[in-house]
Amino acid sequence: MSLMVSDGIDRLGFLIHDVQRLMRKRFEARASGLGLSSAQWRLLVRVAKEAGVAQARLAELLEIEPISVSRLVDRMEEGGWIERRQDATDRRVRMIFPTEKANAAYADVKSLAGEVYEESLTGVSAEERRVLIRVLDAIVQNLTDAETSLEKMKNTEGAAA
Amino acid sequence: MSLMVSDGIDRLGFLIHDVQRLMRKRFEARASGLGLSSAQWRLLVRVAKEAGVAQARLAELLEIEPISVSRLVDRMEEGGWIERRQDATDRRVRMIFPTEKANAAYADVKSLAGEVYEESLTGVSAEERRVLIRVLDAIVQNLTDAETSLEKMKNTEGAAA
DNA sequence: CATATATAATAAGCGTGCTTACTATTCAAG
DNA sequence: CTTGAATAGTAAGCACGCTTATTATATATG
Repeated sequence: MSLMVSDGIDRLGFLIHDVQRLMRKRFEARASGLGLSSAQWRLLVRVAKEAGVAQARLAELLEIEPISVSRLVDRMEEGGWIERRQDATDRRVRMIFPTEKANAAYADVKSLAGEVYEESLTGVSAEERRVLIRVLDAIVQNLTDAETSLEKMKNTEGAAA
Repeated sequence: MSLMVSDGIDRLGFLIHDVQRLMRKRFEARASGLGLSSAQWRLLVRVAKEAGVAQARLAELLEIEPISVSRLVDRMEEGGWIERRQDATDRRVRMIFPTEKANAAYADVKSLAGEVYEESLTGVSAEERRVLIRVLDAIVQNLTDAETSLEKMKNTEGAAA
């Protein structure tokens, strides 16, 4: 056991952090001409797939807090990427729509993201890529399950009896 | 080609982002009792290995900007984790030392990080773990090389002739 | 020595996440 | 209908990253 000095797992957190930062920087360097940050791009992908989505639903989808969506949407509205509209039946709700500018940029930025992924994975085999995606999905599952387990117990307590 | 709908690579950026965020949240939830954030923990690891390191060197090691180190060190000094000392021979330099409090917490937080990694990798085989680390290292290489290539050219231009 | 350049650290201000607290609105219960 | 809880969105203020600019010090060059 003590001989298993360096399987590298002890660097997992640092590695993930570095990869995330480098990929974000690379993406933003390429997309900077457009004025879209990676956070804004993530939101735009959701809105493109589900035009008219409410901010609260966006917060769920993006797994960030509603207040973070609120300010992100502020800046994206200023940037002309999205549009807030009132919901006719619930005046609390702001529905989010992509603008023409956003729709026009969508394909471009998507292929740009693909380029960053390919650049990242230079020299990585198809099999290794499959393992990578599978393991990252597993990590998300593991951490999401455990994170929400207490909350789920609270929400369903007494209801399952 | 058009049948290769879902190898998942198109989600790579989103996946990495999610994994980084979830692991950081999990770590900080566990370490919150100590008052150490994950950024502070990263810095502390470096300082523990290299007591007396200058801030500028820390910025290189952590691959963040000197100003980011400056403010991180501000908060960590307030928190009693590290100490700034003058360099006797160069009055521009601030040498960073871990405090006793930091040394005492080091082993605890290290094993805590290990727990988060194991939790993340539940159900992931040893072989998959090896591939994961290998591929993440490769991505860092790919993006670091390309990122600095222009800079390197600039720094060495005319010197290699 | 004097001047120019380079380096170490910091200041100011921004983006994106957070927590906590608030307003406006809707819905459920009496 | 009225009261109270839940929900949608926002405000304020913090952490941590960034860019750009400034100060202090060191070093190289005329």
